Amino acid sequence: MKGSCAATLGRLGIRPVERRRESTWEKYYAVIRRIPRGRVATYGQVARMAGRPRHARQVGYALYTLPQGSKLPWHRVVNATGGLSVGRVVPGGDLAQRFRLEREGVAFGLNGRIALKRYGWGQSSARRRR
DNA sequence: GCAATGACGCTCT
DNA sequence: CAGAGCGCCATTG
Repeated sequence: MKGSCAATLGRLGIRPVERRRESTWEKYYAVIRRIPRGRVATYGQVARMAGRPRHARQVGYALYTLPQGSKLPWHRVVNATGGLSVGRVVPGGDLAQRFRLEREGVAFGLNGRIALKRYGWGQSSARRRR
């Protein structure tokens, strides 16, 4: 893929202003886009896969500036505790995320957290029950 | 350029 | 296992 980056970002609804830092967050978006359906990844995991360990916060920043019309599966990104931190900036956003994940087959624990050991991206995939 | 903020992670209590 | 504190680093004001 060559200049498809700009086209892809345009498809995602990224504005010119965000294009400037695309080189920085592009990797995060690419990784998130690679997250398989019915699986979740932590911010640190995404940052690590993007080749930027310890940048978990910046991943959250990237999603923070993410437009609503983006087709990015942001709902598959959770924190290390398997909880949802979206509600910090989007009231009820965590609820929507939870609903989306449950619809994909991701189950939540009684404490409202996801069993990353089972649904974590790169974990024992063969262990997941139908 | 400096100071404050933040959709986080790890460690200690 | 749950809660609080400190650290990391890029974006924003």
